[in-house]
Amino acid sequence: MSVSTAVAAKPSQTTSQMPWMTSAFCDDSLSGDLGPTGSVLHFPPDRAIYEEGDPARSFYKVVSGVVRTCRFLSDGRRQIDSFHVEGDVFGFDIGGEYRLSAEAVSECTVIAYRRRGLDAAAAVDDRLARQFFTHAMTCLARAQEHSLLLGRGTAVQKITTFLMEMAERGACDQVIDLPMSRQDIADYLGLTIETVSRTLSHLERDGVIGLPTARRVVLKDRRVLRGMMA
Amino acid sequence: MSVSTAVAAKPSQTTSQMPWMTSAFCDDSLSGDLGPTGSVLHFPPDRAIYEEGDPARSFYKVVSGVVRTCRFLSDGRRQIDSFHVEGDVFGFDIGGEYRLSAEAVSECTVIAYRRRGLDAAAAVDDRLARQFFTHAMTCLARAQEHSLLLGRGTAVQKITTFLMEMAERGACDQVIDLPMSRQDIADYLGLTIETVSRTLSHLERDGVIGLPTARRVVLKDRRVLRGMMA
DNA sequence: CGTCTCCTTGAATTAGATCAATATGTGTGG
DNA sequence: CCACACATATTGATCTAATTCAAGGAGACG
Repeated sequence: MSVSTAVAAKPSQTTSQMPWMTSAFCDDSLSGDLGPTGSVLHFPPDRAIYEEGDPARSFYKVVSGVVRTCRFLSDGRRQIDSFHVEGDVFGFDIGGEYRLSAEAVSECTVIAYRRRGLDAAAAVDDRLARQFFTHAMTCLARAQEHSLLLGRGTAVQKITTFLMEMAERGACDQVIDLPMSRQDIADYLGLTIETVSRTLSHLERDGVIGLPTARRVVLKDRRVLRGMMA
Repeated sequence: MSVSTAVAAKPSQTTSQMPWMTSAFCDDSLSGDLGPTGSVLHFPPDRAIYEEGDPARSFYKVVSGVVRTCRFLSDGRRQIDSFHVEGDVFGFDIGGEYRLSAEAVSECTVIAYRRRGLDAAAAVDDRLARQFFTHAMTCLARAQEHSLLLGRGTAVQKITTFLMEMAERGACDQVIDLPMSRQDIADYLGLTIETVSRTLSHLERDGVIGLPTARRVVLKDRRVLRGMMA
């Protein structure tokens, strides 16, 4: 199995630590299966990659930076479905159009793979179809986990769970450098920006975390933190 | 394509009205693909069909009645992921064990299909693999929709959206006979039983719905109701 | 050094939860 | 048919977690 340098997964990130990075997408086999390597695109922070309702002509893999996928309520309020980091695939909708919007959280680079129809691609390669299936099931598992948190979690449970999620993705176990704003976190957890800020301050006062800067979180007591999750 | 009488979809339910009943599972092709028709099982209300963590040896199709799939928080609180009605497939987890519990909401009959490993079955039949994929993507779309509601919806938005969902499933457009209790609705929407009851009463006082009995809802003004959704 | 954006903190408000009581069935046995 | 127990649902009275409203801080950047 060849791995191109451009889209290789970070070696430090193991599959076991990152359940959303399943075998299907840890290599660049899709680029081989779907034709030549897709086009490399670059986006500045907050730039839309695609919007809900757009014709779904491509799907994407994050090379660097972070992408958010989200939906909007009629009153303009936002629900972030998930954050996508290096190696993650997004925009993988069936049907003619995207059901969520995708936006760059930070400066980021992605590869766009044209999909003339995933059905057609999957039809000629059943191994590919199985990879798609595995990917979909993994996303589903995460979405169900998220629903439990949104429906029944308190602010503290939401924040601690979020921090532990982010810690699993990061290079270091202790220090998390958050790529997203408080507003992003709020919209991911179904909270307000003030509640996010207050809850983080509260956890810091309790000595469970440290906040050297707004975007940097130090997990001081993972055991206590885990006990607060759910 | 043959359709057995035992598991045929209700003719009145169209695919467009029921996006979770996609082509993949509206017929009994799975039974043919996975061996003889699975065993027919019967469950009384509130009986567990399987529990979170059990080895996932089968998946199921609802023949009659309603099934709920749910998870529990450590404090015992419950989040219902979805309700499954006639024709719906559930228990379709990859990995060794179920990630959610399944319980009978009402008296219900299901067919259990043994799965020695869906991967293996899908490997020998790519059409089957594509059906699995489509099913997974449909579940995912619904889960994401539900997240938006749980994360950002008010009690009124949650209840009205729920009622419209149920109306789409039912035989009649105007009258809904709810198969589930107030507690089930509360756990599906991330509310308490009291808030569910109060919100329904409130909608009745406003003349938007009628409540001839606790379990029967009459949609009096679908236009207003739709405007309240989100 | 000012301006801008993002973040934090405080005070007041409120939507929904919790606590507590009453009502509405619903089935059972007399 | 009624009386009773038991489930489930409604309604009312409080309470509280989180939101909203309103100031300030803290960096970043020209």
